[in-house]
Order: sequence, then structure tokens, then C-alpha cells
Amino acid sequence: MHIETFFPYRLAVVAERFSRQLVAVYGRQHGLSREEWRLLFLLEDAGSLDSLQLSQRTSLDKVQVSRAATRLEEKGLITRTILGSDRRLRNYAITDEGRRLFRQAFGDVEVQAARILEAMPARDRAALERGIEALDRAIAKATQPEAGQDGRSQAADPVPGRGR
Amino acid sequence: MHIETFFPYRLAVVAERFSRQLVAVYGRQHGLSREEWRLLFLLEDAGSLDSLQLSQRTSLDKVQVSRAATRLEEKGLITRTILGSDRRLRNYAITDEGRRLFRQAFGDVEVQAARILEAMPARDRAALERGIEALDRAIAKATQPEAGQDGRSQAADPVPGRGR
DNA sequence: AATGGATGGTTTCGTCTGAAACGGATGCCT
DNA sequence: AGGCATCCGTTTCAGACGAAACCATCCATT
Repeated sequence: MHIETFFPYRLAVVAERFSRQLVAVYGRQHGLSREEWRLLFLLEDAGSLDSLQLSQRTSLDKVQVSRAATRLEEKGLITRTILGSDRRLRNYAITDEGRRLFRQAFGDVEVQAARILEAMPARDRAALERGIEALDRAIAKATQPEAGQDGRSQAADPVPGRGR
Repeated sequence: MHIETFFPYRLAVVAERFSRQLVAVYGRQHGLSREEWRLLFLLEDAGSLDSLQLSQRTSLDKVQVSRAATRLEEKGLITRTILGSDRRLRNYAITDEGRRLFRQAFGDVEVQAARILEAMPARDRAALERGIEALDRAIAKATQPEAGQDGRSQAADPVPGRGR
């Protein structure tokens, strides 16, 4: 078996290479870490989110959110307030400055992403999008085998769910 | 723009989720880091490689190789010798113990990968493979030709071309 | 052969990361 | 109300990482 043809390796390498092209933009050029970028992305879209909503919509765990939010707050890009209804929770909101920075960074990232994706034939691009969505579903399916109705429950659970 | 529909985000999240399913096997279960895993993979295939051949065939940089090789040597899974022909170079070879461990880990990883990929309809799987290969080519295409406009030829390609 | 520049591997440094520990806050149960 | 388990966010700690500095070796030129 050659590693170059082992699909999981190909996927990981290509995905990382693509990601690096974008990190080069929002990271090096606009000074955001990956987590900060994602958090700003969510907040620019929603304006304001509490931590429960946030954890539902990100692939970030609570530690990552906490650290990214600290840095974003220090930079004045978001505000973080304790919720009155449940003082364990936080409400995150994007500031004008944060919105301004994000929009600029997002524009640049979009350009870079488009530059790469438009170098693909349209059919390949469609195949990629289709394949990624299907893979996502397959992971969910293979990871949580029960799914209720058809009763074909796979035997022992070999990999405890990713505790996020 | 919702982050959930931003393609670069989708790709990164899904690829990482897939990767985690495999790291859970060769990592948690067999005690290998990602870099150790890749190095063993190459060496099990080739038996023995010098560092030049190795850098052509991996996405690992020299620091990662050095560190992973140190750990693998400590564990007795590979040997590392200085080449007589050029004493700057190293020759890496897999040991019997390394081969044994890798084969076991590889079997387990393959099962886990197949469990997920076989949960996809065959056509989606084909689309995914096609899309990934095309994306790889598109990244190469969109990043290489930038040397022309820039005046300063900034040769240093961070990812040396994958020989093929 | 000696010098200077290039090449390859290792080490160092500051930062980041994940897992676990921690501490505040809430809801449940008696 | 008082315990007690649970839930959240933050902090801690040890290990991992990337970039740059560093050291050894080779090669080209003289």
C-alpha cells in the first residue's frame, strides 16, 4: 500500500493544504487565529449569541471558545457579558470594530478561496461539494449507529463519541 | 453568509472529523502520533528510505521528520543511521517490531476508514475522490503561477512538489 | 587545501493545544 | 433550606507545534 493512494491520507493532506491558503489570509494578513476567525464569523452573522447557541453552531469546544473570546475581547472585536438569566452562561456580541475587521478579512478570504475553487472545472467542484456532504453524513451514520427506527443496532461501540 | 454553508469551513470541519476517527485508532489505540504514523507508513512500504527520498514523499517538513524519527527510534520501531555517502543525510529503516506494530495498526485503521466510507453511496464516494484530486490540482495551479507578477521571485515553495 | 556559501538535521524558543483540574452557579431531591 | 450532582467557563499543566537559530557536512571556487 502506498501512502499516496491511501484515501484518508489524501483527504487530510489536501484539506490541510487548502486550509493553509486561507489561514495565510485571515491569519498572517489580519491577525486572527482559526478559532478567532470562526467565532467572528458566527457573530458577524448573528450579531449576538449566548454560549449555548454558540456551542450548537461551532465545532469548537468550550476551551477553544473561552480562549478565542478572551483574545477577541482584548482586541476590542467582541464583548462578553454574563447572562442574568443563568450566570454560568455568557453572551457574546460583535463590536463595530470587529464587524469592520471581519468584513475586510472575509472579503480577502473569499477572493483567495474563489481563486482556487475557480481553478477547478465546474463538474469537479460539484463532485467535491457532493462528496464532502456525503462524507459528513457517513461519519454521523457510522459514529452513531443506532438512529432509531430500523433496529439494526451495530454491536459494541468501539469509539466513544467525540466529546465536544 | 452562514458559516455552515461556507465551503472552506465545511471542508475543514468534515476532513478533521474524519481524521479524528482514524487518530482515535492509531493514536489512542496504538500510541502513534500523526507524524509517526505517516513515517511508519512510508517505511513499511519501502522498507528503507534516505531522508531525500523521504522528503519527496511526505507532507512532513524536516523538523517533523526529525522529531517523529527520534520517538520512533526510542520505541525501537525504526533505525536511523548516518549515510556514508553524505554524512548530512540519514537512512531510515523499519524494524521487525515496527513492521509488526504498523501492520496491526493499519489493519485497524483500514477497518475504521472502511466503516465510514462504506456508509456512503458508491457514487458519492466516487464524487468525493474525484473532487479531492481535482482540488489538489487546483491548489497547485492557483498557487504556483503567482511567481510571475511579483518581480521578486520568491521561490521557496513551502510544500515541495509531490513527485508523481 | 582553504574559504564561503549552500544544504540537511537538530535544538531552542515562544506559543498553542487538549485533557484534566478547578471554581462558580444552577437545579434536583429530600 | 441544605446537600449534592451537574453544568459552564476558566485556568493549569504537560506535551506538541512552527519558525528561527544552530551545528555539521558538503560543494564550488580559488
